[in-house]
Amino acid sequence: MSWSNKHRHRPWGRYHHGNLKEALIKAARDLVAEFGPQGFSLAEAARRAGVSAAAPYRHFSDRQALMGEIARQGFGSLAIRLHEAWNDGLPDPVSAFLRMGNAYISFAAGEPAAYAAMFQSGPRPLEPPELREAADKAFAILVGAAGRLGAREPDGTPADPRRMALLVWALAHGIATLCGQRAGAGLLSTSDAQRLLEAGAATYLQGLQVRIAGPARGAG
Amino acid sequence: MSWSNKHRHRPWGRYHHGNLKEALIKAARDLVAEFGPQGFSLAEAARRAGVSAAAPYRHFSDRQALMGEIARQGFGSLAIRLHEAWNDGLPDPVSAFLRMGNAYISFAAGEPAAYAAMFQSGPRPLEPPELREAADKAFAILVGAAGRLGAREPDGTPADPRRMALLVWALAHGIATLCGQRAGAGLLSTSDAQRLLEAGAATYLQGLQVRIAGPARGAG
DNA sequence: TGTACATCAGTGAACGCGCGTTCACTGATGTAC
DNA sequence: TGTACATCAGTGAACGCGCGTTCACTGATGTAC
Repeated sequence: MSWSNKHRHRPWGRYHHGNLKEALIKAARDLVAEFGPQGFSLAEAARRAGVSAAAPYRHFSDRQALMGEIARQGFGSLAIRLHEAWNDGLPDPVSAFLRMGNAYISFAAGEPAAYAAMFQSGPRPLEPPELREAADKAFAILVGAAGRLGAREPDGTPADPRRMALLVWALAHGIATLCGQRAGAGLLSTSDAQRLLEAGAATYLQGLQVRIAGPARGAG
Repeated sequence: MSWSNKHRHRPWGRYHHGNLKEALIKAARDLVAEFGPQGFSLAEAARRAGVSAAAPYRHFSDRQALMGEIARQGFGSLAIRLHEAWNDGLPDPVSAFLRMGNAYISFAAGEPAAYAAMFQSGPRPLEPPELREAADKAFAILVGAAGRLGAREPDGTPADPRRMALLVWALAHGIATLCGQRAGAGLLSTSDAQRLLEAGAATYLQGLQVRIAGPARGAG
């Protein structure tokens, strides 16, 4: 052991935590997942990280900043998941698009704290520009995908990808929140929610004259 | 004046408030509308009702109970609004159905506190049975309406009204929350949100082989 | 390799705050006689 | 109509609590020489 035993009760047994910022974020995420967005406190997060109540202020200007960071990371990892699910629209844009829906639901269910931080429009929603930017980036992935579906209005003109993306995002968000992003507390299981979203999105696309192949057909 | 001047500083100038329960509910609603669900406190609500901090306990067992009552009333008035908007499916079921969407959005925008209380799945979501009952009642109106649209799956079988209602509710909820139920804070105006929902719902119904008449056609 | 020192990430005690809730109480109301 | 009394809806003081945040501090780290 290269450090004094006197401090063994602290994580890693060191005076300097070494990774406190991430540890605090993780603790805060756990708290929100356990007790909901209002159940989170800086003090308790510090306690869980094995650190004094004042320590967090070395890494975050205040309580808001921590929540903001969780949300920012959340949008980032949501964007990654959507991007991966989209997978360049393979094997075909429609099934890839629907796959993004599944990814969205599983993100909401699997990262309830990040999800809550992202969307609990508290005092100031998406205030820091980086937050807005991260959200826009995730949204842009959806828009790009929507643009490749060949969707058309009843009059034959191409459908607006931004509108499609917004609508599908809203539907996914509605299902995720209505059906409970908190594990177990929801009315529907994660896979039920995924099926519901997939069926709804498929039906929506059918309304935009998009041909749906595979098992999703006829389930909306 | 039939009461002593000594108490004129209190509402109605009476020792007995006379309508404290409703006054507290109103104060709480105002607080939530102003500061969000977490910005509400029993103490402040009492203060606004011009009453001591202990007074609320004559009418509510605890803080939760007040929030629950707001939510219950919220579901009740949402049900009324949906029922009125549906108006027995006149002049035709489809336009009546879309009218319910408008009613939903305007409820969410106009009663942000009730809406937040209804859906902020806090510690215990819809725990008291009366809450659940009120919510189910509102939902049943949607289901009944959905059943009268003549919607069909691609294979020709009738679409499940419960699923349709759930999907449309989720879409409405998603738009309402994503676009910000808090007045002015949202990304979209109330009427923008209404248009978005109307277009989305219409397209969804088109995907279920429902014929859309009127201006809603071709806007999804 | 050893030492001096600047920098940094922690400590722990303290602050003021508002909250939810309880308690014994008291002022007003309305009913019985 | 007048009086006694039960009931009820308030009061206000007090409690313990945990929180966010600040402050002067100190232990560890790493760099310059």
